[in-house]
Amino acid sequence: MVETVEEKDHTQHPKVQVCPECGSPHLMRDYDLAEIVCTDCGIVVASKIADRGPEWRSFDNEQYAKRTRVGAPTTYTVHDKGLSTMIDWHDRDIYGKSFSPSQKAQIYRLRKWQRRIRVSDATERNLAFALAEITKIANNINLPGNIAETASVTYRKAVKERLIRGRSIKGVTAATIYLACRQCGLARTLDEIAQASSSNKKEIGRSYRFLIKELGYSIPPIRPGQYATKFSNQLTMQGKVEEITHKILATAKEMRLTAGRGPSGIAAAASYIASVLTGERKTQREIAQIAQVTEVTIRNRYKELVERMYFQMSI
DNA sequence: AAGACGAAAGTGGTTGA
DNA sequence: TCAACAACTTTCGTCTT
Repeated sequence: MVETVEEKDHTQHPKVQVCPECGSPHLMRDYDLAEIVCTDCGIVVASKIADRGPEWRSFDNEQYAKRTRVGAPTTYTVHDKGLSTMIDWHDRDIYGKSFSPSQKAQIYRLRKWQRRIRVSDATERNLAFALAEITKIANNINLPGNIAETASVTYRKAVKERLIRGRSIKGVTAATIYLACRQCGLARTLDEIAQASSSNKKEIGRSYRFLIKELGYSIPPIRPGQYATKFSNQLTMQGKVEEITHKILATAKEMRLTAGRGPSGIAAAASYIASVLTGERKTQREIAQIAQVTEVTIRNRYKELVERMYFQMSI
């Protein structure tokens, strides 16, 4: 008997936790003791944690297929978190034998009721519709899966607090998506969300502000750097340009040139400067189009930045 | 000729009484 | 509810490369 040591996959945990005592990110999960321990200061961050991995081991694909007995992971984007039972449409038992007519009739009735129970009351129907909508919008503009998850969680909260009444479901779903983007530091404008959904900007904005107020969220304004990354990607500029852009932005922030100015305008100006400095020149118009600001704004920011940062420009 | 510059008037949203 | 306000946009004529 050969003992095989299996590595537990700790990368499955998406949240990066830090030690509440010393702030160190070096946390170790000890599944034998069911504890999370900080390797820097030794404090036990959490105890009695649940190991979400399987308790069995497999040595090849066939064994894995045999031993595994769960489906997809639970998700917040489906109204019942993907946990409901489905009765399949084959009129056969587990051995593949066909049912008798009376059994068939019974299964048909069961199936019917299963469907009805699954999306039972008005709240559930609301959720089912809204979460489908969230997924749709997120897919429309290629947002990562965690945005849809975050938005879904927010929507569930909103339903629980009875905040949806009197508001359109579509508007609120779009607002939760926008909120999720802001929470995750993804630079997406209301315009982009509005285009991907079927509600207008005004409505989404109203719902967004309402949600923030009622759910007690505090969302920091988007930093210019977040825009800069997006612009660089859309302009297909080299990494070097983006790097310089961020340097410019960092200096600008230190010199308090960013206060009171629209972050997208500043990011656009910084991108422009960086493109000029590296020789990979883009026109103001190109950047203005992508940044959704006018050339004039880019010029104004650009002027301010260059005037004040004249001495730092020897990059 | 394309792009950059800048003045002046216009626009939409926030703030505070 | 409304006016004041700052940031930003639109427009357009002029300058630069």
